[in-house]
Amino acid sequence: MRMTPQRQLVLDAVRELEHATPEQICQQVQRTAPTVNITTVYRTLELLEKLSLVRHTHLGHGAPTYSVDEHEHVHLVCHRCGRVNEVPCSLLDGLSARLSADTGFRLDASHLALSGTCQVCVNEEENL
Amino acid sequence: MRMTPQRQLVLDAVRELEHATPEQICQQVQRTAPTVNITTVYRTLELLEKLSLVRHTHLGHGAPTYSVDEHEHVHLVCHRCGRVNEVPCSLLDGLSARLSADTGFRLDASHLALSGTCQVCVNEEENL
DNA sequence: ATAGCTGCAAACGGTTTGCCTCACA
DNA sequence: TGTGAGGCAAACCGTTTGCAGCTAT
Repeated sequence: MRMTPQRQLVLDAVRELEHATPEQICQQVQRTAPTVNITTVYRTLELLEKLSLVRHTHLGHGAPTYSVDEHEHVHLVCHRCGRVNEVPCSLLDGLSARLSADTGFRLDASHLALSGTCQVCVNEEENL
Repeated sequence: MRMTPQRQLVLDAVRELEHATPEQICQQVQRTAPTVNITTVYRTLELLEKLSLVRHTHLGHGAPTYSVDEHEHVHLVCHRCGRVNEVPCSLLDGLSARLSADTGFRLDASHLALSGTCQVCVNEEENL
């Protein structure tokens, strides 16, 4: 494996943007290297993921978002407004232990999105 | 709104199949009404969802899966083999309360997929 | 010389749109 | 007779593939 300029730029972009889609990452990379193709971005993300340098999360519909691997937290996705909040993974410790004991399922807390309604939307709904 | 034959068939298919993609639902419908178009399936699913008769869940990559609304449980998606296990929503009660208290986020337990590694895959990994 | 990385274009899967036709209140 | 439901084809977005050219060993 060679750390080519393109790959470095993709990794930098993931680091800077946090939760960015391949499309957004590509745009960011193209600000310094306009000829970089989105195909390269996809291939690089796949590679970086195999190397455990980045990870991706499906936040519901649309494209997945990529983050650097150290970026560990749980995503709370509001299905009403689309906002994404983050909370520490430790909130899942109890559930994780429970699942493991009951079903043997090993929860991956950082690669995770929980859906529901965020506080803002809950308030808005109550004011109707 | 009119409960047309097509719409009834789509609803029946969702009920029978559980966790089916629009594509699968379409195939099921076409077994009794071969001319029904996938466009109609999409439009009907959207409609049924607005009426809270069905709901959809994103189980990771690929197409979402649809279930009838009463079908309430948490999906455990194994990111190694793709298997989907189900556990009762009550397992999330603690987390739900915690999230609500800490952040005001109202968790929708039934519209939810948790990712991780299933017991089978955990065992396989340990036997390497 | 060779392996492997890149760009481009084309194919792909899943979904949405526009439009025209049809059925039904 | 007018509103809305369905079918079809085309557009669409996100992603993957095949291939040809280039680059660094």
